[in-house]
Amino acid sequence: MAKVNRTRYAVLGMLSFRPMSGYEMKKYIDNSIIHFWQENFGRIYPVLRSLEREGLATKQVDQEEGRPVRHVYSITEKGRRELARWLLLPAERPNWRIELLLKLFFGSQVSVANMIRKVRSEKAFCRHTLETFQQLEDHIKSHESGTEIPYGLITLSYGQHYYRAVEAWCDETLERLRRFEGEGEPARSNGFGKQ
Amino acid sequence: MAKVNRTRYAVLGMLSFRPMSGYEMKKYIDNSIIHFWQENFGRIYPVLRSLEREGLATKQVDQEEGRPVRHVYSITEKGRRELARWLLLPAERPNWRIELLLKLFFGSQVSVANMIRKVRSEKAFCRHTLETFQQLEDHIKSHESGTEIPYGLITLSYGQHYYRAVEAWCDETLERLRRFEGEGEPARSNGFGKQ
DNA sequence: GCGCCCATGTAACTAGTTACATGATTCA
DNA sequence: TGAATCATGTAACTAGTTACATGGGCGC
Repeated sequence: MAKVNRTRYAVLGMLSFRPMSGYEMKKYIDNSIIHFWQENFGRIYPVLRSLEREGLATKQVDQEEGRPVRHVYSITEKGRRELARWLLLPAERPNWRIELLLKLFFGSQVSVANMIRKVRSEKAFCRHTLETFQQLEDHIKSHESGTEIPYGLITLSYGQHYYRAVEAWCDETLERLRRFEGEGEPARSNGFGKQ
Repeated sequence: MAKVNRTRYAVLGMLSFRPMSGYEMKKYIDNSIIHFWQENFGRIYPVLRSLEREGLATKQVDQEEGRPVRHVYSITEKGRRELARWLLLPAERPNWRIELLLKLFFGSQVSVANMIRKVRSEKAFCRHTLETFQQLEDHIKSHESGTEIPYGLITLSYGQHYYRAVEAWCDETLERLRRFEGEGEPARSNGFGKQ
């Protein structure tokens, strides 16, 4: 199965909302979808160029008095069709690589206190993230019209469900680990038998 | 910040349980941590070699009558120290790239029926995954001794919390989307104002 | 004879990150 | 004067995936 360049579609999607420059787009992304999608300049700029080359976007150079030159890109009809085509394809599921869980899985190699510390730190991160989500929610709600489909709230809600679940898991895990607190000697089994 | 080669530690961690070959390790991984960590042969074999070169593992060639040759690797004391050193470092948080959410975020470019289909499919996937998790849970519980720290159950529980949360989010989202069912004309706003 | 499982590996590729280079303006 | 922000870009790198190559044994 041919791998698709997803940055391409992330960028195209952003342009479907309104024309913007690469720099603006990075900020837009960091304020909206950052909790499930990241992009960096090293990819945004080359992708914008290639979209232009392929006729999926057009570029206007915007020189304002005493400001750096901005390259503002707009999506074309062809670009919109290409975006829609991709949207209809089934979404590929990500391959998770969750380092915290990998470390926990091998946790018996070190003392339980170390693992407790990691889970506590994860819980703090969840709490912090949920707070910023609350602000994002307020922001979106103050901007939405009520007649549109609230896709921004929908994707945000995923994050809220996710971090609430991780927080609950942290509590459960801390409870479990505390029963073994103080045990010094690392064991070497894990509940999985011969594979 | 220097990037660490995480496959290296995944492999080292697996060897910390018992000596095994690359082929066995792949199966072990696919039966235990696959829901949060994947590895493929293209990385396992080269890493095993480099671990041996660096003295973190040793290799024995195992030739059984009428069977293919197996290269069985064992972790060394140096390897165990290197694993422990890594375990104590803070876990790096993954950069999520969840394509389903990216497509939903741009959902207003196509009809709502398409997005409903995607969310339904996600829900089915959650249900299916939770069922296989149940089997895994039974398997682990039948193998664990009760005196060890249940790290296998702990990492599994993360997955269970996660997929239950996503399932709930699917229900909530379907509810939301159904209110807009039948609306044909794609809109072009998303609840995010000027950034 | 065919397909599947065992078993080890390499090569080619795509994706993604980070560091660097440049230079102007604004604000403390 | 120095830091932060605006703004665009490239080069070098690491990570990760997929396809391919090889070959024996086993069951249908």
